[in-house]
Amino acid sequence: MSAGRAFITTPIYYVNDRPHIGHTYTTTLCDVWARATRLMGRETFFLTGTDEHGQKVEKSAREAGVSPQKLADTNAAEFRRVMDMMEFSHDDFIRTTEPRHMTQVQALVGKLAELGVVYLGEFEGWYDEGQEEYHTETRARELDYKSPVSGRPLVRFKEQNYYFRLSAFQQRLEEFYSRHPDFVQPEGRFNEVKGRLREGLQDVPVTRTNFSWGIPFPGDPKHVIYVWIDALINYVSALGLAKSVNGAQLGPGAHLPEVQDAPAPAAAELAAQVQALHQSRGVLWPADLHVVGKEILWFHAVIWPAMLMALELEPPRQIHAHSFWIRDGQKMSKSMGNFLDLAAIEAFIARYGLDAWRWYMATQGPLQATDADFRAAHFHEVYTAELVNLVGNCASRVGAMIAKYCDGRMPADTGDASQWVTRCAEATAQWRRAIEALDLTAAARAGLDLLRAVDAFIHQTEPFKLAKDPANSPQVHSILAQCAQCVRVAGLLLAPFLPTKMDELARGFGEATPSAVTGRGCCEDNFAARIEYGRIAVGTPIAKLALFPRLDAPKAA
RNA sequence: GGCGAUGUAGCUCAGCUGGCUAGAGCGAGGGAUUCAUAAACCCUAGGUCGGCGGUUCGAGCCCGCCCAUCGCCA
Repeated sequence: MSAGRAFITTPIYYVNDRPHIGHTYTTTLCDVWARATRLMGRETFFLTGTDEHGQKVEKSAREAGVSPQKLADTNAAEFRRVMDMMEFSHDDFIRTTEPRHMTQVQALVGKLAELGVVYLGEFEGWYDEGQEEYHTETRARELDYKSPVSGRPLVRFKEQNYYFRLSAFQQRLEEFYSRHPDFVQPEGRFNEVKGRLREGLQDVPVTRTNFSWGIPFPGDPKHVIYVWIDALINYVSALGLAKSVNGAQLGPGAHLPEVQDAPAPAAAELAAQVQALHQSRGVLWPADLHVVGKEILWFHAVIWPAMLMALELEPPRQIHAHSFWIRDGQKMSKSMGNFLDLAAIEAFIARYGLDAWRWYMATQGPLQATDADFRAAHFHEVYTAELVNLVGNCASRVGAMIAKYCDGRMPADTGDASQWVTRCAEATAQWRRAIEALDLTAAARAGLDLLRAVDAFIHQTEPFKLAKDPANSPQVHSILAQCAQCVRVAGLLLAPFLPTKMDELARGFGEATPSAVTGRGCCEDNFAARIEYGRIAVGTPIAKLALFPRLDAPKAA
């Protein structure tokens, strides 16, 4: 990880889908990383948004009897609502139907055409309408000419399309990969990509002509830019990066008159808007991290870097491809009716709280190469074992003893706290390394282990027994002071996961200001000092908190 | 079909280049205790380390075959 400003992205979500656990999972991972990175003092830009073009959207809109733009507006608003409900700290929400995005897509694709990296060619093959994916003749035969997902027949196509000369980038990609051994995480996924790369690359179509809901190809508007290319560009269009590409010409930034609902902004206004984005955000490129699901790794790890190389922009620093949630041991699917949809998610949040939901997502999810099982009983166990019994209880017992033996005020430590100074510094170092590697489970563990150490310390020193003799008062005070200092530090480490509850803890343990990590667009200006052991001043009121209520186990399914 | 993984206590997984009676967390059962949200703490798992065969003084860890599950295949 580099110093300076940080940039993390989710994929942009396809508006033809309803929001579900997959969307909230990916976004939660990014949100935890963004909050932790802000806490560490890096100004962090966290981008998410919606992908709104393509045949599927056009078709759904037709069926619903509305314009594609109207459908996109409605569904994008739903995604935004969910993002707000989840209290994500994203700094921008980009939509691919926004003129600021479209004009840059046209500029960049136009530049690729000018460079000859995008060319007009004949396409012959098979198309999966459900997935909006093309298959070669060979592949189609393997699939028995049926969609591997929906099982519906593939559609034969022969048409003129614009192609991206992906085949020309094989060697550059291989070199890039060898120079960046951590480019794709987890490692197993990178190996899959490399293996596939060795089999050779074929050029990929970047336009379609059999529908119109997309961004017109510059100079040849009967072609519409393929939705994947359109979508990938969001990562740089949000930064106004078309301005950085020499010779890229901003396009009209709107749909052609026959499909457009709203008048396009004046060209000058659009140019100014892009210029402003470029000025404030241009330096954010390359992104530190694109977090994606494993199903779209190829686009991010191969096609996207190749496009960027063609434009002489740097590839992102890292792609992290997580796996999927399954439910009760079974794949989630619409046909099974076991999808964890928004209603189910809201039910968990209503019962356990938003922080607990985030905790389960971030610490128990399929961040590595294997899928993770979502079970209500497991959720409850994790909630009880980690949040109620450990985090909540530890804060509670320390607060209670300070209330009882120290009049609710931070006692003086006349003992030797050096072991805790070291312990806290180690926990912080461990946490930092884990966050930087997006190992959220390990980052959380760093905070939890510190609290476990506090519990063990209380067990070992028995301040509640010592307190029976007033002569032991200095010793009791020292023990409790040390506990409180550690609890505060652990709370900060856990804050990116549990922003609301840890804010409550921080304020209960003497932090004057709410935690910076809860806000977007800002960052902690002195992390080293803030995370240091011993920041609670003697005499500070310490609260006895009940952070996570104990709940009855859910009825067995 | 091609390439690559995985299969260890009820669950999730550690087990480095083969070597003492195979481990952790969670769950479950029991105990003791009270500062605390009946929490923290202590004790309790006799699990054919997927199966079979082989190499070795010795294999969960090496080799072969088989079974099962999974990932990637523009």
